[in-house]
Amino acid sequence: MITNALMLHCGLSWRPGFGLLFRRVSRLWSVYASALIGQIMNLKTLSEHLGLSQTTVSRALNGYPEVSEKTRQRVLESARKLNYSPNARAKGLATGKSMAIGHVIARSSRHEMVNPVFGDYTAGAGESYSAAGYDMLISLVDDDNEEQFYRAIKSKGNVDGLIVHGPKMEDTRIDLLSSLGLPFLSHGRASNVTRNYAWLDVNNCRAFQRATEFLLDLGHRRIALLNGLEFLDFAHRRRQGYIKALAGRGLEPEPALMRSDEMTEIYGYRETRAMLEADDPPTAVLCSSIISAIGVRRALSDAGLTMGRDVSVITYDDDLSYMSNGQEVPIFTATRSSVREAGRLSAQMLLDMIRNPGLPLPTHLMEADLIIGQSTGPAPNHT
Amino acid sequence: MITNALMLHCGLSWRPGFGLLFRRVSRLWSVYASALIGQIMNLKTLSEHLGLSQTTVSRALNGYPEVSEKTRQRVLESARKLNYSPNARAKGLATGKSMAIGHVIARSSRHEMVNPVFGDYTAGAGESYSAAGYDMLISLVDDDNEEQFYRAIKSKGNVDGLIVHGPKMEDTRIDLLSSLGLPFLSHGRASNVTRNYAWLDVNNCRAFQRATEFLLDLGHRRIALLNGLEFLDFAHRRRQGYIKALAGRGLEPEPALMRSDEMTEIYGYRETRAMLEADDPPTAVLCSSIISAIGVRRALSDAGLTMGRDVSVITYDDDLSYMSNGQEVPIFTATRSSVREAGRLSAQMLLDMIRNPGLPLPTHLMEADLIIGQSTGPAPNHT
DNA sequence: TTGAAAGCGCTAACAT
DNA sequence: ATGTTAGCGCTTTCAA
Repeated sequence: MITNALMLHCGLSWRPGFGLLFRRVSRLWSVYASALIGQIMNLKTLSEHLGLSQTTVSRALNGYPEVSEKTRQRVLESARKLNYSPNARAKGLATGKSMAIGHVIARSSRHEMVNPVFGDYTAGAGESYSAAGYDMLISLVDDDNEEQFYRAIKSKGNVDGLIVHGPKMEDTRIDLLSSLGLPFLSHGRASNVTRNYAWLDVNNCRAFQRATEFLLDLGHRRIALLNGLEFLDFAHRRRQGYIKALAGRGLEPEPALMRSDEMTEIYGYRETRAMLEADDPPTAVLCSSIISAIGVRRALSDAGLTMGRDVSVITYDDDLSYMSNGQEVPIFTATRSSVREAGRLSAQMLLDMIRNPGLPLPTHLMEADLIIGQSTGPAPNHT
Repeated sequence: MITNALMLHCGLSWRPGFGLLFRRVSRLWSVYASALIGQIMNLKTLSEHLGLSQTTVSRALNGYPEVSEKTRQRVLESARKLNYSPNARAKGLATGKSMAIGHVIARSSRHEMVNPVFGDYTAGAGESYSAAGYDMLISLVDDDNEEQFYRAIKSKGNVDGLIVHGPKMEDTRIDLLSSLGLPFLSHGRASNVTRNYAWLDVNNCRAFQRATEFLLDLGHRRIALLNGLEFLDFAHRRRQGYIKALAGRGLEPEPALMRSDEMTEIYGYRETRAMLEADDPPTAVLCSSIISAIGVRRALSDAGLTMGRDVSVITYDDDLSYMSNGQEVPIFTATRSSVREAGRLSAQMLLDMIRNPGLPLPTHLMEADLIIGQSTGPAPNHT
């Protein structure tokens, strides 16, 4: 019966000149509607309940100036009372915005998500988004059909912008996304990409240079570098910093001491063992990831070596919260709070880009914190 | 000019009887369209390009049977070649589905995201989603207006279902979501909720019972429990397990040894110091969180105590990858891979619910792994 | 086997 | 200050 009343109204409203009748029916209808909390609450229902047009209600709700204050209050109160909130898909379809930002994680580099740092970054970004009324959409992608995925995300249109994680030295995504016209910000830079793009990065080069210099100052001369895959930009920059520090003391980097692979635990273990068993083993290890560092520690332990006395270890991509224990394990680190801040800031930058499409693309370089503990000791005498 | 042609076609297509002309214009148009890769690719453009109706194209794309195989192939090939993928908002508006699942994180329990376990859970869930063509939408919510948020998420309609994280003993969200008719699965149970709901949980009670029994077997009698906030269901269950184990040996739980608060590092530090300074300090600590465990270790270190010799520590919510170091710190844990499996499974269960709304609500209880290392030693003699 | 047309819930240009 | 109307891009009856 209620349905009938509704249909009737719809039928009439298409024709002009029935304003009065329309009002009458509406009022009648509103009697039913009051008993209808929990019913489908959309703009139509709400406007019928109020005896106003959808347009006016929409305007009142979206803060347009041409609505009388009295009407606006009435509308706002009703909306609140009836728990109305606009259907995001319909709104998006009408406005062309989706009020969501996508974070794309490549599937092969699945460890990215498992990386403890990811949670903190995400938390930071989430804060910015929720403050601005945006949602955060996370997708895992198999990286063999990445290009297709980005094209799809553009035409699917369920995000207004994208954060790109883990850029490679020459990352094709940057050109692709630029040409697609989908606003994006890269978390990390891509050294071999010349075009302009928005990014936020940690100064990986400086970080590893300082860490290496610190070890050199302690007297270490054989410093191993356990790096990530060096086609990934951050890993490349870390090696640059390492080499730069050595060069500053007139030292040549030794290939046998530089390893590069996916940063798993077993990788850290395997490479450390191999280096320890070789002639002239390293007295210090500079490790690019907390995960691999666990392997490093296992290997040292297996070899009967004590960290900070026999071999110094500095780990990056790590944090006091995870590493510090009773022994005050030493750290060189992007702290959890700074990672969260990076997330917050990236999101903010991207939202700004979306809101002011005209402005030059923002970039930001963060310095990494340096925290040193007891496991980084002077080079042992036998060296 | 192209625009004109397009408008013309639109104008004509509203009237019947112009089929022939329509075809002609379409063919003409398709010549332009071939030069138009990169143009707005929507169903309309695509169908015009093919000289077919939107209906037929849609049917071909969505696998409806009443399309000729020849047509279907032509459509599919064109769609692929022109990088067409349907607009998610429009599709959603038309179908009433959004092909996205929401994960809601309460803001006050922000540490949930920062919890290293969160990343693994999310990674697992993400795998299930991407395999099924779903997106994952993460929102941070201030928990003072949570109810309003859930109502909004329902009528905004940008997710087809929800994963609820960190349920409380009596969690109002479960009743709310049930009554809203929004499919959801709770990661964890809510002991005081009697209605049926879908959940996946780790057997927290058994886990802590076993850990406590393990310490009791080593001769410990004064075992501290550093628990989370006990209105959170998992924390409550952990205490149950702890008490059950003590009761099994005829021991009364001692209030001074049972602490409960938000699981921060400083909390672990503060409470451990306090207990160590009291008369008759604990010889073992059972800690509910990796984060607080760091504080525990600091406190032990400050007091000049050695873990595994003077005081044993067992940490839950933790993992080999994070905790194990050169010293082989001991662990009692839901391992990272099992957490990821929990995420994968939860997501799968929720998707199944959505696809088969008729079936009884699924539930699943996982057992926690038990891994013990050297830092859990026998009770010292001075006890 | 194909097409026309209505409708999903909203916004915005255009009346009045 | 308020209302009418035409889309946004898709699915889905209904008709042919």
